[in-house]
Amino acid sequence: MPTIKDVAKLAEVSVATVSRVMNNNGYVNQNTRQRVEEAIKQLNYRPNDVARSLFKGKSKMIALFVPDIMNPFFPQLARAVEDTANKYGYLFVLCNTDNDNEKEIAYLNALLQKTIDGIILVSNTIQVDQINDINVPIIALDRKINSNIISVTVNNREGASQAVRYLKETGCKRIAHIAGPKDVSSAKQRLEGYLDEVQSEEWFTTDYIRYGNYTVKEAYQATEELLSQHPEIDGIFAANDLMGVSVLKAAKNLGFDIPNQLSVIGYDGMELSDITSPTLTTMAQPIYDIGKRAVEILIEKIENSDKEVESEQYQVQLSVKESTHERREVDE
Amino acid sequence: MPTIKDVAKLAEVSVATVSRVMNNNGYVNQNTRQRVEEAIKQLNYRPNDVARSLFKGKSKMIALFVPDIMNPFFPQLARAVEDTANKYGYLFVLCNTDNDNEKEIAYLNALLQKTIDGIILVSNTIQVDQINDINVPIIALDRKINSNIISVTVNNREGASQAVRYLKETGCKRIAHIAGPKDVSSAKQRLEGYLDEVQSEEWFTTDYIRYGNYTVKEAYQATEELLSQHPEIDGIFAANDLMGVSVLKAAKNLGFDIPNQLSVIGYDGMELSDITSPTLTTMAQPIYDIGKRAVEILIEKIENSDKEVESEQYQVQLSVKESTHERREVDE
DNA sequence: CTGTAATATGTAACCGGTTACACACATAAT
DNA sequence: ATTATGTGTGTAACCGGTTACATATTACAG
Repeated sequence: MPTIKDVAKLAEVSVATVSRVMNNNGYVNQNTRQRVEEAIKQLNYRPNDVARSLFKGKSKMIALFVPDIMNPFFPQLARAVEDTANKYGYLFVLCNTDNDNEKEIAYLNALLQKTIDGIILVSNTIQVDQINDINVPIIALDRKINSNIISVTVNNREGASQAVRYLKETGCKRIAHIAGPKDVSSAKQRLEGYLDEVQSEEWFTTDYIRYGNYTVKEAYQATEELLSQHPEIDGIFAANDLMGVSVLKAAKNLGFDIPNQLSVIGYDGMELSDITSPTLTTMAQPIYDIGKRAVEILIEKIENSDKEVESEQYQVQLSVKESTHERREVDE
Repeated sequence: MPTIKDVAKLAEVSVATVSRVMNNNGYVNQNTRQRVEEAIKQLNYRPNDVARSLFKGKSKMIALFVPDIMNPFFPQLARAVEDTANKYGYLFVLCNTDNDNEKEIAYLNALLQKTIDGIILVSNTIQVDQINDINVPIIALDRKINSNIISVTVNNREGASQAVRYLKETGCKRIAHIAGPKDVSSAKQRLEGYLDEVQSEEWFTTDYIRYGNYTVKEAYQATEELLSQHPEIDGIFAANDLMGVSVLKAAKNLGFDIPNQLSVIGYDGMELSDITSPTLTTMAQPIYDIGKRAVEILIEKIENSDKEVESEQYQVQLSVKESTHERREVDE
């Protein structure tokens, strides 16, 4: 690998001049510039980013913490972050934390040693005091951490309410909820949104709430139990698509006819919801958009640290597919 | 952030001694070592990896190139690579290439400027001469690039043959294939494996081969056309699970009874194959294992560049689920 | 008691860039 | 003619580590 010295020698100038040419910085004579550019081309020279980083104290790298990229919600988010980071000249580092605080801290330290420029966190396990004293910009994505940490999220509560309202509109009279983990804010908010719509209904009972913990397996079991004990249920709102798919499957295996006898709606708007049969009606989150936006805000903070940026919240959108429909025939 | 100088000052030694303590390198008096360690602790000092990298010419980072992390095959692979990289003290960089050679080259250059220590490529678009002169260890994963580049793959051809043999064993008499892209080696090999088993059958016609290009949508269409034109087909081997799921869906929509009338087998062994109904029988690849192994080999090459390492090939394993079964009643 | 090896530590060069500063020269303003 | 300003370039310090080399002291063998 040629260094800046090699270029300087070939172009018969000092390294400072080469640096000026590369960075379009300070005065350089037109002839000199040409000589340097030719030398750069001739040697196929590329500046060493490590040396640059050392001097600047910036690495042009940002990291994304996610619980587990194998959860199909995160690839899209990761993709958005990577694309956007690249667009601004940043390298993207993916960190799977498994919701394990120790792993988070280990990553945090490793990244700080590499002078990472900024971090995007999808976390419900990080402690506020663990990131408060860090002088690297941090943004919470998908899940809020606390009010001091800027976040980009979607309005889960409202989205959940919308989902339940839609089920009502299509004629559902007994709507249950397969909830996510109790310690994940998005899951809590979706549960709240559900409750907002059903709590005052005379048919409502807390027994209509079952925990699937955002997993395929647990949601399947939860649904089996729910529907065996409550065959009167005619609508289920699953807190994410992964569980929605399980609901579909469990219900079908119990002989329920979807959507004629039972409507199912998920949450997230993942591709997954298109490959089942029937396809799964869902509340689509602007996943790519929030990932992209988080990076934009983060980079704004990185490159313009005095500028005050603010948290943003996005809306979900109803995406009607085959697992729900207008059910005129059930009119009581 | 404290530097090595701050530690040296506090411990009343030179920076060289601090460095020796940190790296367990050279002679250090027991008392001195203690003083230094206390100073490190007191200042919560962490060495700057950038400075280290600059001197050593190594970054302790490895990259993984994949076409698109949103394709559900890759998260597991990425996870394996990340876990294993971490285990050996390397940071993991994920690069989505979209099978776009320009993106690959752009990433390659960016990474070389960051003195990346090694690269794992899942690619069918990279040109051999584009990586031949690079003096950074490179390993091909999942797809071979050429015989000079060490690779970790699975035996796709044999796995495909096994899949077709299994369909035969369960009684299928007319077996079709939904193939992957013509320019992807794994897809080509799976097609070959299919042909190995059916080419000499008197019922075989090339019209039983349709291209789904590893995508949900195209596989759906291909299956619809195939089954409409050839209702006699009683077994379909899809070149990956993503397409297998589409086959399932298209066949069901056409009124085929699976598995009684039509058996379907996929390839990959993704979680996806468990959430459909019926669940999808598949040839499970040791995805995590090959990802892990690729990193191990790569790191061996990085840390011990003279050692000769060799390509490795793994076997797939039949994972029987609900989309196939012994069909005694169809005995002719 | 002397020579050699092991222990202990500091100084400074080095990795490959960036940039403050000095200096030279040309041009424009007074 | 003198001074201020703009242009062009090189020298060297700096970023924060690592390590070759020099030097000093101690331990031990002959």
